[in-house]
Amino acid sequence: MTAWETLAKVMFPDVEKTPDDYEKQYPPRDLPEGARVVRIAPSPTGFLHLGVFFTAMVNRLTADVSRGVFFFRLEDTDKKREVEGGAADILEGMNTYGLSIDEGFVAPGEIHGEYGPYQQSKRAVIYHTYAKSLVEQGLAYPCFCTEDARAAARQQQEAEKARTGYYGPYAICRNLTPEQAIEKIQNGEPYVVRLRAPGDPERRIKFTDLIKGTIEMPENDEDLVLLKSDGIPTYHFAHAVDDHLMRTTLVIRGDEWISSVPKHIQLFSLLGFKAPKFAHVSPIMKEDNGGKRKLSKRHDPEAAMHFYAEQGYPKESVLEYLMTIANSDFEDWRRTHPDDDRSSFPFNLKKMSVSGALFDMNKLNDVSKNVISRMTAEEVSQKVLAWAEKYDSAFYNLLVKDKNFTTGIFNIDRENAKPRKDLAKWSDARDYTAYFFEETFEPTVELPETVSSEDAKAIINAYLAANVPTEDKQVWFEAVKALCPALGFSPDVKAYKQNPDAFKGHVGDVSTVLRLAVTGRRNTPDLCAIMNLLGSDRVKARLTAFSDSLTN
RNA sequence: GGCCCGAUGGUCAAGCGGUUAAGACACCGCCCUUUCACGGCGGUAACACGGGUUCGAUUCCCGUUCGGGUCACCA
Repeated sequence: MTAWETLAKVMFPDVEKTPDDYEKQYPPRDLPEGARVVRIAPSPTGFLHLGVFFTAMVNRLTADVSRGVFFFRLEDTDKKREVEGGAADILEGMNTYGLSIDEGFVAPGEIHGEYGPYQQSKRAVIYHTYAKSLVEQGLAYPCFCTEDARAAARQQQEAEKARTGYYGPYAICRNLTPEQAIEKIQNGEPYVVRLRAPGDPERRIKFTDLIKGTIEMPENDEDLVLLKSDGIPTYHFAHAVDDHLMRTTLVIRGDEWISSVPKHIQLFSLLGFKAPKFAHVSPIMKEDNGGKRKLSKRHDPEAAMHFYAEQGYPKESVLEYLMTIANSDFEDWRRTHPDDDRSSFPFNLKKMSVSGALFDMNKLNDVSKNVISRMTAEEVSQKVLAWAEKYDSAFYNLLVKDKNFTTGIFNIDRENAKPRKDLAKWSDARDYTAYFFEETFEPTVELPETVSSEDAKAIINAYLAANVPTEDKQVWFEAVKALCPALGFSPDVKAYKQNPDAFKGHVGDVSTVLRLAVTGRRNTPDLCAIMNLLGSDRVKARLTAFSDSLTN
């Protein structure tokens, strides 16, 4: 037994298996040619972040176009930052947005697959087995430097204008003999396990990123920490072991990882693993007075997937918008395939942007208006109701009193060939529907400048007297026109424009007075339909009230 | 500061040695129109800068500037 093997035994007395055992336990997957095995591996440190969701979506898409596998692994190795219920929130978010997961955690508390455990906190023995093997080969060693010592060393490096890190002459514990190390361990000194990095920073490593292209970086010579003093692995080590054993073929992750790739490739190689391919996704940015920065979990509400649900953006809208960020030609494709399922879009990693896109709320709204405009009144009504029930109970109580009435509101101008697009999110419906309910109707007494109070009263009286039916828009409007001559208004706008002096105004002014009286607004969808929905009693009451208020 | 990556209108972006430099969002105008919306038509607005290479650079190379990422016992 070599000295290193002895040291390994002292460090990992409980490890019984060998890497070979795990190789056999998790054999290569039997997948068709070209199928990619991808994964999302979030840490449960809070609510589901837009960036994580976006990356997950890109993974899903990549698995789909290659007919591969997309799995979910929980990276719960940082107990300090872990948030209660974080994992469930992430999974629930994925589920509600219809992002299906093939393997690993597929829903809160639901785990499938043969390559588990899919939770790093349950894989300690596996990591230790590989760490032990590294120590046996002299490729890893225990490091007894304290955090204070490390901080002091870093300060000194900074003062010397040297590169910071644990490497070369700064890697003190690297020179400990196995015997010295054993002695310290037996004295109860705490330690971490570090990689004996063989890299030469003068040499360069080249790799191809599926999104960013060919990248060249110095080799890694930093003796990075593999196992923390509590025996839990760092991201780097867990990533190499897990993605190898889970047979990941393509790692798609945020591009904050790109500078660690030399470390990762080195680790894969030292462990005797074939490195996966990499694709680094650019972050979604936000404008911050003049500058750009990553969407921040702490400062930007729109960074949380919850935000979109609270605002009432349909899931479809968020998904469609994210697709345009992923592959910008998605918009063109959507225009030519308005009814196709998103999954038939030819997604390609190569079409992804190399630099981060600014989140564009205008664009989201536009996308969402289009999404909603394609829905039926039934659908809109049901979704607004569901949203209000959760986020606005006062509004919900109004809507739920008469669901047919509510659906009727959203049906106005919706069955046209050119449906309205005034709703971008369900919370917009609050204002959009306000004048349909007595509780939220806000009367106005402001007339257009061109119409006098007397004329307005005359218009309302004439309309009331005529008892105009509201079932048919054409009939209704003809009847309103017929009122015009006696009131001194032109029934025809063109005739009025040709000879404005001959009239007090035109039919548009007449309908504006009626619109104001009935809705309190100058801009509304089809007035006839509104009146029809409101019913003649309420219309009469509002007209009369409006007329009365004009006397004062 | 070291190491990486990037730079086309306000935003997202096509482009890949020769183009009137697409398109979408936003904005503005006109048309349609009982208002609004929808729709149609049109408009404002861009290749960061300096050197090369080339007959010719937005496109290729170098530098500068600017922006972003990263340099933990966090992921």
